[in-house]
Amino acid sequence: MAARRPLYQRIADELRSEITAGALHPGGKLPSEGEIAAKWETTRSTAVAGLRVLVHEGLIVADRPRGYFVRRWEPMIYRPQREFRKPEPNLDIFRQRVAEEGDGREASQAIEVAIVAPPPQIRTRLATKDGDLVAVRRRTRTIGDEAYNIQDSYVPLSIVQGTEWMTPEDVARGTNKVLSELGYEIVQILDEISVRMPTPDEVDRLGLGPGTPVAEHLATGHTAKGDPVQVSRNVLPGDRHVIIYERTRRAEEDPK
Amino acid sequence: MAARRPLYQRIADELRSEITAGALHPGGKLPSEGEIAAKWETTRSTAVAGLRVLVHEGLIVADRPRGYFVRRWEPMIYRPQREFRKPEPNLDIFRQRVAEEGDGREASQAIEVAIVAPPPQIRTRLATKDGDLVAVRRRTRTIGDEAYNIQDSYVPLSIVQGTEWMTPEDVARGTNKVLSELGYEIVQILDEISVRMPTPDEVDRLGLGPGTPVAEHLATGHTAKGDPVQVSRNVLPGDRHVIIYERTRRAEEDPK
DNA sequence: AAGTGGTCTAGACCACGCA
DNA sequence: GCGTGGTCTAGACCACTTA
Repeated sequence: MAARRPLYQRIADELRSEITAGALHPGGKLPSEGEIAAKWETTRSTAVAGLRVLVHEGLIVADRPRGYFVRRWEPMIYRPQREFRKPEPNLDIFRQRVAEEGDGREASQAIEVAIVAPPPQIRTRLATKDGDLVAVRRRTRTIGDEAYNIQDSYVPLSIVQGTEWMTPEDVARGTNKVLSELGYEIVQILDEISVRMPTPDEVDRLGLGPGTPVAEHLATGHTAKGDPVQVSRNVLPGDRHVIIYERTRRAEEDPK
Repeated sequence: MAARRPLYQRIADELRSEITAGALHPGGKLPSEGEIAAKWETTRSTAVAGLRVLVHEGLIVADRPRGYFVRRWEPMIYRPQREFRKPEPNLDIFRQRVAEEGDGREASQAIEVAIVAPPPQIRTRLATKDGDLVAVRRRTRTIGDEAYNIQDSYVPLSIVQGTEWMTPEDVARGTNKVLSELGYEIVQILDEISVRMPTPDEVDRLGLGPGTPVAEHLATGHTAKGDPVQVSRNVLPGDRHVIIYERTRRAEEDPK
């Protein structure tokens, strides 16, 4: 029976249904821990346990010492395929905010360039030899005063050493153009998107609260010959991004 | 100082670094709550708090009453673009397991068909009129005895009422073929991928543990004229999927 | 039977932002 | 200064699985 369900979960259930039913709106304030404890005739610890469930579901945030509030999710559009740039009728469903452009608040990025031994994830994809070093261009993108995402691009050091690619500033014509000029034009890209909880380091750099998962987008760029040139590792907080692709259907296997 | 860091977080930090450094391997057993409490000269409650941090980071699982164990993540390939089906050299980096095919264990799916009022998310994308009903084909895909993902496809009732699309069984030639025969061939698809924590219902249906985020993939299919025909809502647990796209680069705006 | 994690109580002291 | 959430203690009883 439902009576067997632990008290803290029943507390979470009730608050959750108030949120999903719309009785509590995004931004709205929840009762305090003390009030909840009193209402359910239990201790604060148990009330805290119930609230913690919702925090980890990403439904509420604790804004100390003001209280708990229903969380807002306001994702912006993130498009790996930037060929399609003009507004698309299909996208009317979104507020047309684009993660790389912002929405009036000033967008900026901090750039940092380093030479490192590639992490295994990168090494495999660049197919570099054991011991080979790679150059990495680390960008943290910010809109207003909020960090939006992280993009770290890795290229074998042998390709870009001493070139403009390694300038820790904006490169007006784009870094891919630079690679192109160096004889490594990227013509095909493999995107891999996985979903996980952030590392403590990412929580720090992006200012993430609990209950905020991230997408990790690895884009591996290849030349016409099929050689990997660059791997970009993008970390996208779930509360701030929707990833968009458009594609045409050909000879697709259908769901049955 | 680090001494200002709460005890339970320092406990989590130490265990986490043992895991990420590889001293504790996937599948490995952690000390029990009691042992941790003793080692740090605190109570079990505080040890539990530390362990809970790692559980919600997706790093460990509690397997009662055996203990806590380092979690395994074994994602399979999920490809919205199924045109590219043959093995690709670029994908050598993965074990070649495909989410729709399984890896030797028997794959199956439970199908259920219903007529419902569309949820707002769906209604907007199908552009149906207020009050219009839609048909939904709900699939839960299973490999071995583990649920893998959920795919719910929505189509305006006016299009598929009384047709084979509504059969709650596999349709050998594919449901998109059926739509095609009805005069609604899907030629363009908009994919939207967002990342969030699962709802309690999804936790149930997919057997998810805490610390497991999901990707929600909405695929909206359009006819040549640009009218939306079908919306598929796929829910993909992060510990069991990597989403793959391949694309060619044309006139792309470059990162700077 | 023993040991594990799951839940719960009844307190306590603290840091912080706001009125 | 007050109320908030953040942390912590020192216990308790329970259900479950394995030996």
